[in-house]
Amino acid sequence: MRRPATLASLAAELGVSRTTVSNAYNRPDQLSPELRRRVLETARRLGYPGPDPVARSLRTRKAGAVGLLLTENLSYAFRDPAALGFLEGLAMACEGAGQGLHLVPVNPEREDVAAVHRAGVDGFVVYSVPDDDPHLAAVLSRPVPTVVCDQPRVEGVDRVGIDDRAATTQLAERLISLGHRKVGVVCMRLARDRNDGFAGIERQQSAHFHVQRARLSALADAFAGVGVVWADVPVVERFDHGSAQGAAAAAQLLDTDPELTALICTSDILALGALAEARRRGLRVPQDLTVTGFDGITEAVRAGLTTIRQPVLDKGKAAGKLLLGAGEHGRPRQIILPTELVVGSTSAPPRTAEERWFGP
Amino acid sequence: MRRPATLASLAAELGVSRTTVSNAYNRPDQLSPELRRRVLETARRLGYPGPDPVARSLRTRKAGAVGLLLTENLSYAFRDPAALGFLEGLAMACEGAGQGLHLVPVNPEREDVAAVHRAGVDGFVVYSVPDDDPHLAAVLSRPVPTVVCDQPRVEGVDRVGIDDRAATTQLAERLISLGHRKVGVVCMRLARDRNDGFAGIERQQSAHFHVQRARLSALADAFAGVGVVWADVPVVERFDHGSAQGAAAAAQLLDTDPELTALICTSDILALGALAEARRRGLRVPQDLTVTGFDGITEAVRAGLTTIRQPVLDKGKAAGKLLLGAGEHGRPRQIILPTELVVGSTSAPPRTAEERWFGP
DNA sequence: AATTGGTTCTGAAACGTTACGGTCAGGCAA
DNA sequence: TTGCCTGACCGTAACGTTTCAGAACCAATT
Repeated sequence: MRRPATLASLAAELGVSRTTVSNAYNRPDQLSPELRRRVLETARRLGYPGPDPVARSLRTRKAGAVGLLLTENLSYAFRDPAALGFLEGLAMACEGAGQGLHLVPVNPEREDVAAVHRAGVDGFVVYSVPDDDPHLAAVLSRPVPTVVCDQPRVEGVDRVGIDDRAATTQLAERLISLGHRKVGVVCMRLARDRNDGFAGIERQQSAHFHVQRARLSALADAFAGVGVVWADVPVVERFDHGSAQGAAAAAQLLDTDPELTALICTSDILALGALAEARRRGLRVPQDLTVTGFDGITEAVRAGLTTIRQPVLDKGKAAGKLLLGAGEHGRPRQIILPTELVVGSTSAPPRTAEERWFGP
Repeated sequence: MRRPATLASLAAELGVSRTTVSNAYNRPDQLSPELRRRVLETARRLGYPGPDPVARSLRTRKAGAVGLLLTENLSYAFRDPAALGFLEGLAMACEGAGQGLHLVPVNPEREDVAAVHRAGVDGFVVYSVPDDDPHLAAVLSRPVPTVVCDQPRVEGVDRVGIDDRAATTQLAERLISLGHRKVGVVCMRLARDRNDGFAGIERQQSAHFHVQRARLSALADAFAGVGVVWADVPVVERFDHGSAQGAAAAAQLLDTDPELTALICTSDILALGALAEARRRGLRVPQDLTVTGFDGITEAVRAGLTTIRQPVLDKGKAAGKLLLGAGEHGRPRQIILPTELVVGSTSAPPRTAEERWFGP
């Protein structure tokens, strides 16, 4: 008896059918308590650990798990509060449904899609991935339901997100009404290739991260509406996402154009870095410089940042619910969650030219 | 052709053996480029999504994923920076090895162990689970390697952790040398049953969370060494882990015994709450009250907390490495990572009685 | 002509389970 | 007695893949 015990060997030992042993574990009402007791006892004696989960999955066509794809370096997901909130919400939804959450390993460097094909899951959630990512393509090629959150834009796939354009427009209008006309933008990566520096209009418009694209284009339209030539507005991109990057990007903007009165950042993390850089330069916020963010993470709100709050936890929950409640529901569904402008203490009217020279 | 295509149907369509189709995907060098091209093309035409991951797992006896068990409410893992650091480290290790990370869904209320049996994984990491948890028992009953981190104490199982006793002793000696003799303790949950309040010696010693047990007993021994009767030292326990709980526990201690000169908390999160409570009461830290933590999370270190720093990220990495590099290595291995006493600005000698009455 | 060596492909045997459609004995009412 | 129902169990057929030992073929060497 070297080989590990299986359901079949257990059945043989007991002189019953495999079905009966299976029932002992899965449908106790299908056999007499006495026999069930004997089965379980013999199992213990033979060291049978219970039905093999993989074999069960093969037969039932259910893996009991949801795959999560995020192409970013994993550190990103665990360090960015917004991503973390999403992850938590998704995890809660899975937990509530008794489903596991399978984090798909992705090596951002190599385009190795094998892990996507190897994942034994009943569906995928895709978050923060560029439209043209090969991993995304691999997910879509798998015959399981998929829900996309925020980032990848995919025709005909269930989706949860926010209205980035409307939210950004609201923020832009706020700044415009305050009187800002000379603004600079700090944004996250726009495509899969690294570009730490200025991003021209061309690049902005062809961004493969459509959330960034939507926010930039909303800004462009809003400011164009008051006569600002968007092509002249400096937009700085950072590939990695952290406050250090935000600070560096802010420095780059302020070095290039000291006349800027507002720095619009497409995430709170970047904005917090920009705030730090302003402080380092002795610029008072908001008197000398207005800074805004996006996301509404706790740390930023606590710091008084003017930003857009989005319900990250709910996004995760909604994604989970959409995926797990995926019956036959005709056309793809879409859930757009509400956002809210949070006016903090980092935005104010720009100083006039006089004030710039002679103090407040 | 209603049924979805399988490897077999594809082989039949092509008039080749299943082996050949399998090789087309897994061992391209085993067949001519021309045939491979034909296989892949036909696959595309028939909508064959590539080898089924579950069937493959059944055959190869490899799931390509590591299970992570934490019995706590999932929010805990995503909100506690220490747990998060561990999670990140583990995720990095998995990612590096191309393994998925399967978060096992656990309903802390119901003792439903089924999810553990259903998880298709090659091994388990168990973190922050009481010794007597049924989920832990379920994991151990599965015939896969297991690594335990910190929390559960299990004979004969690979383990990574820190020397809680030594670290706590170091901290205690620091407080003792500063002159503290009237101390109170705030600790995390000691067992599976909820007890938000004082924990007597009995309960301390029989704690099912051995990390807490070790820290408490180290404190007891150290203070006993200078004549403090540990039975008289108030120890307050909190089931949930958050700074609000830390604050409430601190309040409970200070209400009961205003003479206390130091609050020793077994986690930074609790300590941050204790600091907030002290502030609320107008107690100056460290002049009026010394507060210490444990973990060395960024937020606490930034706040100047005196604490023990432990390498949470490395713990996760080590757990992953141990599990994934699990060959035949005789007896169970153990990795004990180093800790470091971080002396911050929240600890100082206690005020003398005179100072208490007449000010510094 | 026989041998060797290499490539390319095949057939059959697992891998361990659950779903489905039964059988069979016993009880119960008509 | 007959017919019907119910509880308890069984046999077979998947589920879709990989693995392993070889067969068939061809070219190059002895």
